[in-house]
Amino acid sequence: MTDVTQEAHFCQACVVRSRAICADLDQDEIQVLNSIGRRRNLAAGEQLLWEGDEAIIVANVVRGVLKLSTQTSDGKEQILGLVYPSDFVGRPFGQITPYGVQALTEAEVCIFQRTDFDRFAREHPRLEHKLLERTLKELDRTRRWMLLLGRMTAEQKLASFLLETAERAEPSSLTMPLSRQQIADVLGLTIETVSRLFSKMKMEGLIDLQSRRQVAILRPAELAVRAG
Amino acid sequence: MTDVTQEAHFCQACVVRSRAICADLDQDEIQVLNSIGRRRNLAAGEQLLWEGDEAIIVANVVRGVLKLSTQTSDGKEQILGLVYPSDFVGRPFGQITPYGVQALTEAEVCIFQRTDFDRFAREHPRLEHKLLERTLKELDRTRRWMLLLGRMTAEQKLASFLLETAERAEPSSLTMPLSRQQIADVLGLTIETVSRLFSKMKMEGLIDLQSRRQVAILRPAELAVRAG
DNA sequence: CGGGACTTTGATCCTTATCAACTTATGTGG
DNA sequence: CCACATAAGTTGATAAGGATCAAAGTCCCG
Repeated sequence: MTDVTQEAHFCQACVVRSRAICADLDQDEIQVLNSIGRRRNLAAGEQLLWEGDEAIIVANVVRGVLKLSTQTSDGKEQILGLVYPSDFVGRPFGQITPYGVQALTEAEVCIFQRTDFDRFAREHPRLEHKLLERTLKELDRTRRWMLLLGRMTAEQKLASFLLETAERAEPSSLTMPLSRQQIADVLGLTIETVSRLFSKMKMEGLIDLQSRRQVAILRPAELAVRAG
Repeated sequence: MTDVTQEAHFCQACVVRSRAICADLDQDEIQVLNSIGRRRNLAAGEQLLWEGDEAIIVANVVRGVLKLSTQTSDGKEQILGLVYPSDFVGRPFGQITPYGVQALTEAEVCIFQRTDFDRFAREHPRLEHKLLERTLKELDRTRRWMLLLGRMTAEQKLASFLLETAERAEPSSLTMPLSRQQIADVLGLTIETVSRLFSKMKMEGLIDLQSRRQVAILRPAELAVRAG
C-alpha cells in the first residue's frame, strides 16, 4: 500500500520541478532539499494527513489529485480544496494540520519532515518567497470558492465546478477525479442534488456522460452562462 | 473624507507594531518602511480598494474593522473576510486586487505602494516570513469559514459568528461592527433570516440586544452548542 | 418633528435536503 | 465466465429550511 522510495538526485528529473516551489533553487540548494525529502506513492483513497494531527510533514504533489477536507461535528464533510501536481500541501510553521489530506487518485508526493522543511525555508528566502506567492494565490482561489459556497445556486455551483475542473485537467482527458459524493462535498450539496443536475445537464445537451467518471463538456459557453 | 497624514517616525509609536508584520524589523528597517508608508484615516463606509482594480496599494490595519468582499454577477454580495487591527490587506506580488476592501467602522490604516512594499519585502526575508505566516493563518481561517458556508445551518452560522466576533472584539465592548445586512453577507444568508435568528436567540435568552448594534452574549456555552 | 434608512415580522414559495426504492457498476470466488 | 455481493449512482416523493415578497415598526439625524 505504502511504497517509499529514496532515489538519488530525483529532483533533477522531477516533472513538476519547474512549476513547484523548488523551481528557483540552485544546484546546491536542490542537493540539500533532496537530502531531506523523499518520494512516496499513494494509492487512491489513501490518507496522507489527518485533520487535527500534529503537523509533522509537508509535501509537494508530483502526480495525481488529492483533496483537503474537514468535517462538521455531525459528520458532514466539506472539501476545502483540491490539489494537483506541483501544488504544495501541509502546514509549514504550524503545530497542527488544520485539515485532512487524502489521495483521490493514485498519486505521488514528495514529502518532508515539517521541521526540516521549516528550517530549510527560513534559510532560503527564495523558497519562502515562492511559498508565499503560492499561498497568496491559494488564498485568492479559496476566497473565490467562498462566493460559490455562500451565494450560488446548486446549478451555478456544478457548472462552475465542471468548467474549473476542465481547465485544470489535461485537455484530452475528461475523467473526473471525484465521485458524485465528493463533488457534493466540494460544492456543499448532497449527492442526490448533484446526480439530478448531471442528469438534467445531460438531457439539455450541455454535457455528455460516457460513463459516470467520463464527462464531456459539449457547450462550454452555455455552461458558463449557467455558472453565473 | 480622506485625511492623509505624514508623521515622522510614526512606526515607533504604532499601537499594532508588536503584532503586525513589521514586528521583527530592526531600527534601520523600520526607518525605511517609515519612508515608504503613510497613515490614512478612513470614514466608516469608505472604500479602500475596489475589486478588479489594479493592485496599487497594500496596507496594515491600525484601528477599526474593514471587510473584504466580492459580488456575484447578479449583484449579491459575499463578504470574504473581516480585518482587524494588525491585520494586513491587499495583494502583494499580484497585479489585480481580487476583492473590494471597505471600512466598516471609522478606521486607520498604514498604506504602502504595492511596488514599494514588494521591493522592500523581497529585500527583507524576515518581513516576508512574517507575511507568509500571516497568510498561512489567514488561509486556515478562510478554510474554516468554508465549512461554515458549505455545511452549516443558519443558526449554526450565526452562533459561530457571534462567538468569533466576541473573541475578536475587546472584551468590554460588545458592539457589532456590522449591520444586519453585512452579517447576512458574511454568513451567506438574507437579512430577514439573520434578523429572525437574532429575535429567536433573544427570546430564548441566549443573547441580549440592548440596541441593534449592542449584543451581549448571555449563555456562551449554549451558543457554542448551537454553533455545532 | 419628519424623512429616510435600517430592521423586524408575517405569509408564501421555492430550492434543496431527506428518506426510500431501485438501477447500474465493480469486484470476488466458485 | 457467471452468480452473487457490495458499493456507487439515479430517480421519485416528501419535507424543511431559507429566500422572497410585502408591510409595519424603529432608530437616527437633520
